[in-house]
Amino acid sequence: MSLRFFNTLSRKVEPFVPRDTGKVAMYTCGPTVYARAHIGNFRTFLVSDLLHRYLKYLGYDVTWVMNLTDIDDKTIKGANAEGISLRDYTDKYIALFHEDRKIIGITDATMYPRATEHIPEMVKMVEDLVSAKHAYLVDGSAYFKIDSFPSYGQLARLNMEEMRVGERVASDEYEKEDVRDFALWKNWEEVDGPVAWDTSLGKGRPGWHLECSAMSLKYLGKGFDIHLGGVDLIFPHHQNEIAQTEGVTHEPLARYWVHSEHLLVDGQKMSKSLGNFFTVTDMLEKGWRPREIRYGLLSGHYRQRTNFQASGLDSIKQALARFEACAVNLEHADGKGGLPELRDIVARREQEFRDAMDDDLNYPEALAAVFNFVREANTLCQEHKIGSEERALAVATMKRFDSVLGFLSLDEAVADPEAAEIEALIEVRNEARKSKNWAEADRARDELTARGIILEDRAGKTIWRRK
RNA sequence: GGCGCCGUAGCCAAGUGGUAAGGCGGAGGUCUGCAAAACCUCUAUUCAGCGGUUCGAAUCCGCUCGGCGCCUCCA
Repeated sequence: MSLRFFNTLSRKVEPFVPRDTGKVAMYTCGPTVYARAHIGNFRTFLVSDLLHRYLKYLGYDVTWVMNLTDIDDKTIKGANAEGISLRDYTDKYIALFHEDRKIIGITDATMYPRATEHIPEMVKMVEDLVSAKHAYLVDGSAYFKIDSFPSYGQLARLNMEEMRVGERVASDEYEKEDVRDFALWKNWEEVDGPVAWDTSLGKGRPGWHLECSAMSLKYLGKGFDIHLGGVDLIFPHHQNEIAQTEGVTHEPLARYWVHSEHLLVDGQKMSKSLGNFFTVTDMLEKGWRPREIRYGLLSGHYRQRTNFQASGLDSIKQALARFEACAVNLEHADGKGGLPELRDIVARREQEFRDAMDDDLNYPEALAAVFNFVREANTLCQEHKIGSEERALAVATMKRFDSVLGFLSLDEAVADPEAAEIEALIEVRNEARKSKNWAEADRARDELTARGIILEDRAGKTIWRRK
């Protein structure tokens, strides 16, 4: 089987066939940079990261674009409240976004275009939409005319005729021909302060949806492969993107739409009032290590609401410790002759891994294959069948798995400030053990245990780790 | 009102027509000075409940109960 995933357009799992053989062009709706992104946002970006990593694993040449929304109501409000320029304000949050995403191992996208750097492209698109009679200008603002686009509502499976129209329509949009029409360009208002662009459309700023249409078209072209985002963006954001782009190109914006479900924290939607609203930094402060955050955020299938439990840390630590133990076991293995057996195991488990990922990115099942591989590799170590050749194969296999999983390589080998002290105590204990002075040996162990250090006596060597 | 999702062991979580993956936890065992880790065995006759379709259902259909999402700017 080959790669296939659930396409929101068809609501079916479809085989993935790229536009250009061997190449994939994908676009992810990135963060609005008015505040530090929370772990729910990152869960969505992590899904894109997982797909990006897996496509690379499969050998595709991937172009991944993630936009940065640096112009909208919230960024304007924030910048004006602080009395600094929109640029300075958003620069700050863009830096924090990159800092956080690197911590949890989200790979670099090919580019991170900013909305404010694509105003001419957006203006051009509005002009084209106006000439195509898909848009109209009123009082310095431009609106997309929904009636002009018959398939509007299709992505979200909304029947526009029966849609409730009412109290949620903002009062400042009374000039629209139809309340359902959406803004492409917004006329400057007092509250915008210094934030405005003087263009052929007048003084104002772009509507939210327009940037993604303009930038995805510019960098990925017509009918690119995969567009990703959170489920909440299906309507109206992605629907509007489709209307804007296709109104100009008359071709599908993207051929596959992949949407990730929301993250719940302790069974509930994240919200500041419930006190379950966390950023990556918050998690680090609560004692989570980067790899633990990544593992926790990816604990379920991407189309399933995933419950992130603050109390799940111990369970996650234990699971990750299995991988570490396997690495240590392989490192200290001193046997031989297991190559044929190991080759079978590698082939079988890697096939399972691929089959699972191919099947709509079934990450939990792929992870199960990796856990099974770990158990079998451990068994071979125990049976003294692992020598240098076998070790090389097993380690290379784990690295290949981790090129997709991405948590094993996170935060490894950070020098422990107390390492010298700890190792001195271990030396004391080992001296005592040599002379069979068990009381003294246990005293050293107890002291280390009290400091949160776990010892493991291996053949000829004692290794340690923090709990 | 419209569209749609979910309910699997103590916990997390796959599986969506062929007889319940994986992780954590728990019980017993091997190994070990003691441990730890690893490994082995066991830990859901059963998939919210009740009916139905089928040779066969956690998987399909209906109803009920219980959670939840979207319906104009929230990942």
